[in-house]
Amino acid sequence: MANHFDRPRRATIFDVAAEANVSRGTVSRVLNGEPYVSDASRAAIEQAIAKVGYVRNMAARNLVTQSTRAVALIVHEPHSVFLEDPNIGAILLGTNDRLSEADYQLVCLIIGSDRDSSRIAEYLRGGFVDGAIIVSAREHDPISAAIAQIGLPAVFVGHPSTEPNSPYVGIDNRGAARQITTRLLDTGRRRVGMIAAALDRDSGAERLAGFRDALGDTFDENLVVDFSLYSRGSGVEGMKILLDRAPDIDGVFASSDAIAAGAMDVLRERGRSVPGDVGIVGFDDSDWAMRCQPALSTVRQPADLLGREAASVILGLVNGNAPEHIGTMLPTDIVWRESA
Amino acid sequence: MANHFDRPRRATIFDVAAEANVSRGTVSRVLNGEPYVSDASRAAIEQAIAKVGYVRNMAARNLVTQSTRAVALIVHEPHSVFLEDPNIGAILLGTNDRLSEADYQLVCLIIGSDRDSSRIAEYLRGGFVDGAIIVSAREHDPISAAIAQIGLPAVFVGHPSTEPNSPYVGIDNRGAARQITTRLLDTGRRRVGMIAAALDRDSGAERLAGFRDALGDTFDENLVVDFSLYSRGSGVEGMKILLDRAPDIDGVFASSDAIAAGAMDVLRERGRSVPGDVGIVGFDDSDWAMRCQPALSTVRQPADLLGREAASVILGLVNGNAPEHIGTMLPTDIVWRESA
DNA sequence: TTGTGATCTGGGAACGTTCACAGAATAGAA
DNA sequence: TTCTATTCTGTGAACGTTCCCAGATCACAA
Repeated sequence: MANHFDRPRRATIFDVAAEANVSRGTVSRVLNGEPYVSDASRAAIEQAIAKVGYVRNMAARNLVTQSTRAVALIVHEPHSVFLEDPNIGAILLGTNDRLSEADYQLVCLIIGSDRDSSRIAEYLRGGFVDGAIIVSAREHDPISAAIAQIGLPAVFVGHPSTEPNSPYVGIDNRGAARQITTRLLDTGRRRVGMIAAALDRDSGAERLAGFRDALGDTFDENLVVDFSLYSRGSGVEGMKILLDRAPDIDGVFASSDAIAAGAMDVLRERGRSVPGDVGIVGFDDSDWAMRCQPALSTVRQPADLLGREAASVILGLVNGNAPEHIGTMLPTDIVWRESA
Repeated sequence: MANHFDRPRRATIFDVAAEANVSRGTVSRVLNGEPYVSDASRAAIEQAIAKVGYVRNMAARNLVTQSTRAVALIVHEPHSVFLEDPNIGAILLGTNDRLSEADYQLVCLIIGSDRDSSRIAEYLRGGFVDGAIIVSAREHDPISAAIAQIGLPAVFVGHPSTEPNSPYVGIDNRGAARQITTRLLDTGRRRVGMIAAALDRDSGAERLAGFRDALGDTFDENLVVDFSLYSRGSGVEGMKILLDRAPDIDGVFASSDAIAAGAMDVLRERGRSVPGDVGIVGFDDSDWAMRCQPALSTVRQPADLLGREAASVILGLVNGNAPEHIGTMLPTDIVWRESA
């Protein structure tokens, strides 16, 4: 509470005006780079600003301009995933880059608990940001509702089925999953299972759908296990279950590289060779893929581009340009390495 | 630019007051949970708030209260490190938890390029946050200067030598490095080298100092290599150089677990067994440590607690309580596994 | 009844900007 | 010299709150 006494009063536009012997209007014009300011005034004001150590009070500015030049990136993940997920960091950096180019500030907000949820909704309501990018939204996410309520421009990374009308950027999870599974079949695998995860998210659900597409009639529900997290642990558990259920399994589509890594560890432990006995493919093309032995065949997801693209869309929205199309799908690549 | 037309005018405190037939003063009292409001008024106001869909305008509130209930976490790392560093995520989550408990919002700002630097300084100046936590500051960081200039309460995670008077939380890098190196010696290693990194940061420099402390007279400059990043790549390069310089090397202190992992890969490739031929220890106790084969002996760094503690300090500062001591050192543990 | 303290309410002032408007100064042409 | 267009400057109003003071109402004891 000693704050008021400790910290000196900040200089205001009035102090600058007084120091430079002009009016606050002229100072404001200089501050905003407007024309119609005499060279003499401009010089005097710049000097005065330096002298009194003036810095703009953004709260006051925001109040009248109703804008902040800041955009929120909302990450909704439990702690464990946040640390492990290889895509989040890349999305974040991609977004930051793009916003930076436009001289917008990225503000990253993390929802770890329900408690955070309401505080963040409050923050968004408060007008601290002009728009929001939502990463890894769940179906029926409370934040999505809050954003809709206040009419904040927003874009999703991914395409939650509960937000069919919101702009989004994403990849074709279903198509990519179908492709990589198909090539697993094409290379002769006959008993192919899947370790699925995060079925409450569009990415998880669609990867499963793609897998199903590829298998068609030969799809066997028994060869699918699902977990909540895209983690190595899920892979370990999942592979054990699959081996129990189908000892003759010869192909596995893991919903993420981390899952694949866990699965491969189990296979090695059980004396099955990869890709000899079992072919295995992942998703993400993250660190994990290269560190697996053998290196993992996987789907390359352009996470940084997702971030950039999301940033571009939100910049458009913030400036009042409706996006041409509600969704943008970025292409994925399939990377064949040794594991299948 | 169409914004003004698209979005409906937000309801203000006046709209609520009119709807509830009271004055804005009373509405404000309800909003801030103050006493001395009749039950009737309170009920009417709450109903009115719901009816007109009122949400507080924080810019206006901040303008008069001069506070935001938000704290910035500033991460200054090049992209590659941000993605790889195991500690940053944990610090971030620890901070978020603690701030959340105090009902403060964490705002995470990333400096990836110089361009970001000045924009973030601008953001901090703008009064968007009440305080800042600086992670991984370099010596002579421009952000530190900006913060000092505006007198924003700030705390460092780590203790850059250029900021001797700023509050900080950290670990005893030097002591921990000395300890783990000593035990390497105690277990019979005679030719011990170090793969150092990030010597422009306090953590990197101090780990090297601790290593030196442990070796005393036997310290051999030739057995130290240093890189800019705490990355696996540094470990790979470093180990190759060390093996060239001293084929009889039998112990390595790697400045981070990732470095150790890289080093171990090189040793395996060159047919040296760990810990048989060469003992190796790391620092961090991150994911890498357990995924190495054999599992890595390392220093456990309580990254999440660092975050929590930093948050506690900043909360104190923001509320005007000078910290009892300028620095807080959190204890580290040494974890002995198989690699040494 | 009147007085008194507690409870409740309204409204002026302030926070630090931007914006729009009106008016002053200046330069050049008539 | 006078007029006109351009450049420059000052100022009132507004943005949406909180804070504080003054006054109204109420309950209850004297």
